[in-house]
Amino acid sequence: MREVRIKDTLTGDVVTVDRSAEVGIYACGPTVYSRIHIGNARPFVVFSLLARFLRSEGYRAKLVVNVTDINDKIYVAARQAGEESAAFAERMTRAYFEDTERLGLGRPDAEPLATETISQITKLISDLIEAEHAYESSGDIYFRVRSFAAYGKLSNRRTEDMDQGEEAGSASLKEDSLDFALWKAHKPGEDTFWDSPWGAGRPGWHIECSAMAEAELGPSFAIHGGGSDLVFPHHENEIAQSEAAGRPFARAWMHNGMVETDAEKMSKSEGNIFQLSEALDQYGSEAVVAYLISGHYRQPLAFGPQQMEEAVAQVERLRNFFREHPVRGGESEESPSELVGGDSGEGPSEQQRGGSAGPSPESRREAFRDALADDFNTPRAMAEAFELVGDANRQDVPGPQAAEALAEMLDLVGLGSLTQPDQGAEGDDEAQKLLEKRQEARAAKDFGRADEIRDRLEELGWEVRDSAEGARLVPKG
RNA sequence: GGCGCCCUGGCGGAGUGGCUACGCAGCGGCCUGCAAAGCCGUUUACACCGGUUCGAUUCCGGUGGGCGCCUCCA
Repeated sequence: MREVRIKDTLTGDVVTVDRSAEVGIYACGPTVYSRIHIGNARPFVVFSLLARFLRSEGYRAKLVVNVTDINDKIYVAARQAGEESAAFAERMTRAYFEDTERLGLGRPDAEPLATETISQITKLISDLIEAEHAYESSGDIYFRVRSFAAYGKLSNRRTEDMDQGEEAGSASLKEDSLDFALWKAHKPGEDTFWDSPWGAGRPGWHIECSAMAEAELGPSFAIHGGGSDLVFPHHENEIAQSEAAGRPFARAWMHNGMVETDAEKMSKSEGNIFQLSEALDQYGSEAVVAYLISGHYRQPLAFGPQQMEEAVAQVERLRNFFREHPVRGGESEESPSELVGGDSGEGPSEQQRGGSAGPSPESRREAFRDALADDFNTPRAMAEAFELVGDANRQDVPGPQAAEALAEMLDLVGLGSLTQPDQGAEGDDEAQKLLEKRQEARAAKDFGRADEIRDRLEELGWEVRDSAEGARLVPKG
């Protein structure tokens, strides 16, 4: 039952999460005009894990991650794909669900679609018009920015300083160049649109989040999250729309840093993207998650093959630990790791080995949770996890206790699957037989034969690891 | 130009006014029939210049460099 603190972008202060009420978290999800990339996955992972951690500390958390499936770019991309925009958006939304599902973190509690929130959107716009914070102009509806005195408070800008760079010559429908669209009148060629009190059209970019957040979490909620590139104008405009309509909005803001390649933000427009699905194929879900939590969420995170391979190596180190110290988990009740040959039954048992030269596994686990409670410091938390692995590997602490503590830690950050490595390793009868034969050859000091068998096993995809207690098969990475 | 962030060892990446982050990679060693796994050791890390301080990588000021947003963007 820790006090969880986060840094609030709005005030710049570290604030305590209120545990007396439901912790509503709204995180901006993707605009589905293409498959998502690694950078898009960062907020999904960060906020999913934050909600998981809060729950484990006794908070009631509700995580909402929306899908923006109405957008100019969707029309364009659909046209290029030769598809109707609604069908295209649906296809991309499905792909987004599939891609994020593979991360193995479960689903957010709610995943609203903009297209399913139209009535709440038009209601909100009507209220803004009534309050004279918005106006109609040739079928478009605009938000009257200067009518909302607090405009700029999130991104720390003053309306006086804002760039007035409206394209000269274009006859604007706006009263003021700072104003932004809440509703856009239907244009020829746009094949998805809705009826509204102001005629056919579609919502502008920011309004859907104001509407979805309120629909799922009510008018005032604990945390609004998203990428740091959304601070302005997207989140600033969300605040304006909701608060001008008399609805209190998010009480705190969290922004994750960008994933970058060569010190440049990964973005679809830069063309330096690496798709999430590709990363999952190539490196596995655990490595992708491990990578995304390898840096503090607020900082930028370097991306590249080397970083991903490091994540693979980290994850392998954790798996190796659980190969030596199996824990029960999930539905599997049998021992997940089986040794062949060796002096089984002899030698010190897990419980007997291990002194107490280092901090206890329990204190490591507490330090891990402390790090997460301190503005969700995942890298500091993971350092504790690796310290514990080291403690246990050199037998400074009892293995079973370490395994239990480490399993809890990894579960918290979505890496629980590492505690059950090599599922089905015993299912390969041919490999098991070969392994026994090799052990016989080794016992007879026929190392030529033993190595032949090892090569054969390698061809079958198995790596042989010998130890004093026997030999083990591990899937080749 | 405005607002904000950053500059840590070969790489990634935490953190702190004085005590080994952690991971990866390299090198040497231990263990092993060999290997893998694991363990041990290892390459004077905190951009630069001032200031505060008994002491600064950590606080303050300046210089240089990089990034994000100000237009679509997680």
